[in-house]
Amino acid sequence: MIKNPARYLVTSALPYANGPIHIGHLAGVYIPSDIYTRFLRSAGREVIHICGSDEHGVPITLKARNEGITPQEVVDRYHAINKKAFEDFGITFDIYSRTSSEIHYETASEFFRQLYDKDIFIEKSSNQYYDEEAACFLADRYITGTCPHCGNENAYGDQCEKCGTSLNATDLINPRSVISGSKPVMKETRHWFLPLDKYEGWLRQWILEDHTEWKSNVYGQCKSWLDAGLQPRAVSRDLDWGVPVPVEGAEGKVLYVWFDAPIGYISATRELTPEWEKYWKDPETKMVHFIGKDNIVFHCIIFPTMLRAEGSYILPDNVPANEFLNLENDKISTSRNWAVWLHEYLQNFPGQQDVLRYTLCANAPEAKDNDFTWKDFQARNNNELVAVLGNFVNRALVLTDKYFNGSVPARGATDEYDREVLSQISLLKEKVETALEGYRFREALKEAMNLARLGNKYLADTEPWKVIKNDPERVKTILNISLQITANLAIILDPFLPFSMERLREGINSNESRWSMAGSDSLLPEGHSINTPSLLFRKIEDDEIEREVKRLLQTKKDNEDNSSSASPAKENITFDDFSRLDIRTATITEAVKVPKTKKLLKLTLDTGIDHRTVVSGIAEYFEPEAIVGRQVALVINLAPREIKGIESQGMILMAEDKDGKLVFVQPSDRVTDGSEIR
RNA sequence: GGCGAGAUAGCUCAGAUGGUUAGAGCGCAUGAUUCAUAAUCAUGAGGUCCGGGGUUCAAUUCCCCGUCUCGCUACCA
Repeated sequence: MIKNPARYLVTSALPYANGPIHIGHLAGVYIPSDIYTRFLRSAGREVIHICGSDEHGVPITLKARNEGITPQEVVDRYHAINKKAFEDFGITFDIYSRTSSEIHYETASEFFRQLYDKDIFIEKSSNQYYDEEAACFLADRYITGTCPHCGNENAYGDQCEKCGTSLNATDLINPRSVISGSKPVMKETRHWFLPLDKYEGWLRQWILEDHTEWKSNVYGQCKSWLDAGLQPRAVSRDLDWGVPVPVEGAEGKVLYVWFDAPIGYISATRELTPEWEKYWKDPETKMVHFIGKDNIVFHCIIFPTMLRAEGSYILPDNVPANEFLNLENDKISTSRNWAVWLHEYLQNFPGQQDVLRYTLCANAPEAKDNDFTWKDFQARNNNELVAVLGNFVNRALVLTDKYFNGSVPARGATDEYDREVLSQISLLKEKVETALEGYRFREALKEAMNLARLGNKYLADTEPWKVIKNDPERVKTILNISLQITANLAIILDPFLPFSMERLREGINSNESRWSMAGSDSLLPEGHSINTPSLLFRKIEDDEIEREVKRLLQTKKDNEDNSSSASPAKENITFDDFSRLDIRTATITEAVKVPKTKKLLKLTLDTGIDHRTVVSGIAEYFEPEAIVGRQVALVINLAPREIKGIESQGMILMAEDKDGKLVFVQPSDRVTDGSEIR
């Protein structure tokens, strides 16, 4: 861990430009990184905060294809939306760049070239599907065909969306190119690989020995990867959307998105400043990557290996990855529209960015997945922001307004309690600071709020509204101290609640937000005039929350309706095709779990003809004991297949709903085993 | 199945290197108060620290075995 770095380089995960940003992104990555950088800036440290859109990769090309537009149009759209969303929420990047920019192409090419020239990569050839009409290699996603498992004729080369099986393109029966519809042919293609395995020893030392201070989820995940052993990883693919591989004879190949994306941090820095190298190459720079847990392996293992292989770059000092945020007890999902989108939030709660910032920080998934509920959001706002913070500030200002015409009264003689309270200010400041430096943002926010609690308590204890009647001099001191607390809040809470604290500073007529000034007991001089107070936060009423909850319930309902819409019918077959299938009733006589699997049961069935063994992927839904004796429908003339070393002789018919839940298809009355089903 | 992370008051979470009555915020109850957005302040109730073993004079904290949740991974004819 670097002590007293000369400067900081803070990066926030590049959001993938195929969708808008939601509260999960904000809570996991951008709120913490923004608080961190705002704090560093306020503390006068040299810091830059880098982010941008990650715009390459297959999903974007598919989205473009589906919508009949170009990939560039897709990324232009989301780049604009997300850039604005970040600005609206006060996420202060020094630059929000994008990986489709010219400077990124240049940077990524150079980086690749450096490693290439140093002979870091392994070159390997393999056979892949090639579309002769379109004259290009086909990524797995660009091939459809019949799923060898479920017979779905529109399975993708990487996965069958019907049965959920992950596939290799070569598994597909009757493969077709998505681009031209033609039948692809196998053709040799060459790719470059980053030999991660060669860096294993170095990585073990660097992470497991030198960075034991990393968060347990991060450290554990890295250890898991390292213990499992690393494999060389392809850095190029056959695709036309991305950074071309800058090597002769590599036409039609681009850098794999995982290789190209983190370099986006570097190119964005280059775009920002000609002095980019001092941020990336001076060991006095402290680099910190803010990411979500899905990105740990890239930022802790792969990117550092790239940087190390190149040789002239520094490595991250820490990678404070957060866990995931759930929404109302359910996983956030873009495709299921189960999310609170940033632009929607601002429509419903205009001007209330800080409320969301506060809630998401106070409830950030730092150590484990966490749940966002609207009810909690309302409670945090009403019971904490309004009742504790807004209320204290308002009390201090209103009293000053009322008793001293809005002019900061002189602080006279202080008693022991006054001095105790004043000393608490700098104590709390230090606690906030320590927590922030350790990436403990929830704790930092809590301590910062304790300053407002201190203020409330101070007022309750000193009761200036009573004292004013017979000792106005004493009230001057009390309010002076209350106002010093207020002015300190405007600094200490600024990284967390920038919009509100800006307004608070307007209220107290101050523009002091330097962290070094926090802790001072004399931020506001005697006679300094403050403005007529306005409220910092407003209560959020039940009906506003109900509105949001209703919207989510509607989403849930819509999803159910959608899921009830059945998938389209397959192509017609002849009666002969059908009669080739031999489906019979059969009774399960034995059922045991296949060892070392999660889904597989080994079943023995009485088919009326014989007793046979079938392996079936239903263990997640059925206990072995519970299904013995059950009569089922069985395809008995399916070619046998070995699964986990067991020969499976047939297939039990199951109905599967959209969520993957399985139920048996069985005769409504018991019939003789071996009865034909047709 | 393997690996990683987590399981602590009604809710959301803290609990270095094991040590007297296990903490905080919110919620709840009671009292005080009225400057303040019915806000604040004080006090209190509430916990077999997931279960079971073990090490130890002593375990929420260490070890082993389970259970459940989340992620990665294998498997789903």
